[in-house]
Amino acid sequence: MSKTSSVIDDRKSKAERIQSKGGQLYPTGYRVDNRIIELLERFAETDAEALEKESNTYTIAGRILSRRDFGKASFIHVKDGTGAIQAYIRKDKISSEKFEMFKLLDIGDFIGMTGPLFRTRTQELTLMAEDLALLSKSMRPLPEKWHGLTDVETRYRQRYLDLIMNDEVKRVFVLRSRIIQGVRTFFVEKGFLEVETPMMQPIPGGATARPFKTFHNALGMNLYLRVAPELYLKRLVVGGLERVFEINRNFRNEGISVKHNPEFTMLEFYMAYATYEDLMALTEELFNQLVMEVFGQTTIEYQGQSIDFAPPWPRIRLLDALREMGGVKEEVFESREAAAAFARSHEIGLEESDGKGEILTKIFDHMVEPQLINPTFVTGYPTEVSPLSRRSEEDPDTVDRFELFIGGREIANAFNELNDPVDQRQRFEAQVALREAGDKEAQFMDQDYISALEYGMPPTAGEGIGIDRVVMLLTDMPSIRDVILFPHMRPKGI
RNA sequence: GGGCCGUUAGCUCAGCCAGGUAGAGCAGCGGACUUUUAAUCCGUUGGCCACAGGUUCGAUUCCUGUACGGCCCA
Repeated sequence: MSKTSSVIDDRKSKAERIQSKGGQLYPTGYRVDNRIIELLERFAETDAEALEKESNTYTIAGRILSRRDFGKASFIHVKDGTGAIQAYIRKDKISSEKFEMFKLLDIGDFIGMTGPLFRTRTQELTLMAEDLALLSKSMRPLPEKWHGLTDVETRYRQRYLDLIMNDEVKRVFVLRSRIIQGVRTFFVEKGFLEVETPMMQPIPGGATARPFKTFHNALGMNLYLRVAPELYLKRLVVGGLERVFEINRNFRNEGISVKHNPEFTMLEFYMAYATYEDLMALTEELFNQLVMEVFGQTTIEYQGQSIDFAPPWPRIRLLDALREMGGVKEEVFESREAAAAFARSHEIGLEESDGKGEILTKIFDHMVEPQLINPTFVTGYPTEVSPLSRRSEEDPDTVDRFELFIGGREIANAFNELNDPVDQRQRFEAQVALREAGDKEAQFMDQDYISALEYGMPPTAGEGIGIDRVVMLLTDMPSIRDVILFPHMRPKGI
């Protein structure tokens, strides 16, 4: 922003002129009797003649969005939190003092107005101002009315401008709020208790991810921003809270992309005595309820692709998906080396510490995940990549787990919780070994958590759902930054 | 981390490919106009062309680097 913008200077001088006439730029409160949407709806069907017979006056407040001046009259559009309405200011309908003040107002100013409603020649419902007050002066020009604000960088950095100028943006965030409310209601009605667990953790656990680190001065200790609430929620299950859920932020110290923001909102829930198969049914029910509520039908459109949420959703085992959808030949499964060679031939990045299961999962992410448009449960994950999941009864090298994919993206992850403290300790030890081998995402040993398990945790299934990605799907937004009000950006002087 | 693209007036964009130190629309300012709605008409202000170097007589334009952003890949 330049140091001397003449537009800002113009506004300053107008503000001074208003003050010199005794006007206040930032008065306190205002009694708003009518919200704009209410007037638009109430009088939608009322014709010009009927409005004329009506003697009521209405009081609205909002921001001036546009103005069309004549010598002794002016049309403006005023927008409040609910909608926009036209107002007509005529010199002969208002005190000359107020009319002079009005001439000093700018697009962007907040005003309050009182007067009767009428219809213009083009039948637009319009408020005839009989009284008018400046409620707050705007000192900076808003973006242009016709093209609006399109520069994505400015939209994210100055989200308030985006919200003023782009009604679609507001729709997205209203919908986001409704979706989260819908999720909350769904779980409360199923007897789940909403809880809040630490965001700052001495040992960051519950997910394979790099944490942010911070320091507590008074305690003189390192703390980590959580990468998942999982281990705390399961402690609550140990404590007898058999159905719990939390909707809150997780923090992962990783790259930023259309699918990743360093802080993102996660739903996690745990259900004692349930299995991951029960959670599949619950997940189908949850999504159908959300989609029906938002769209009134089970089919939605996402970025030009049609997605059908009608249950039941297909289930496929990871290796079968690799065979059938990824075109992976049988010999690739036979050894770590074969899997690694296949991965490298497809330019899939591997770490030294990656085992066969990890490599196969990466091949899946690369070759199969983008194909899973309709909701699909993938099961049969390797134990190696699932350090908190219970082993499968049939095959101890895999776990009772599913991931849910929709629109070519991972949306949810669920499994039967590992409640055997001996097995859990061994899994943590394997993670620690990976960490020592250089895997910065590997998990830490959490002795306190093992102690909790040693007291006994009922058989339990748990699931995490990435709320931002769900909102992306249901609002048809291509980037996670479009569903987070203030996405993370590198600082830049404004 | 790598590749490609972008950054010009408050906003939306031209100009750059053959180098001669900037244009439009909207917004603003002044004037006309009491039913307009991208109001209209007349006049007009506004730019360290992201930043720093290089090449050149001369750089918004060509080259290099940096910053920020977007898309793709890791």
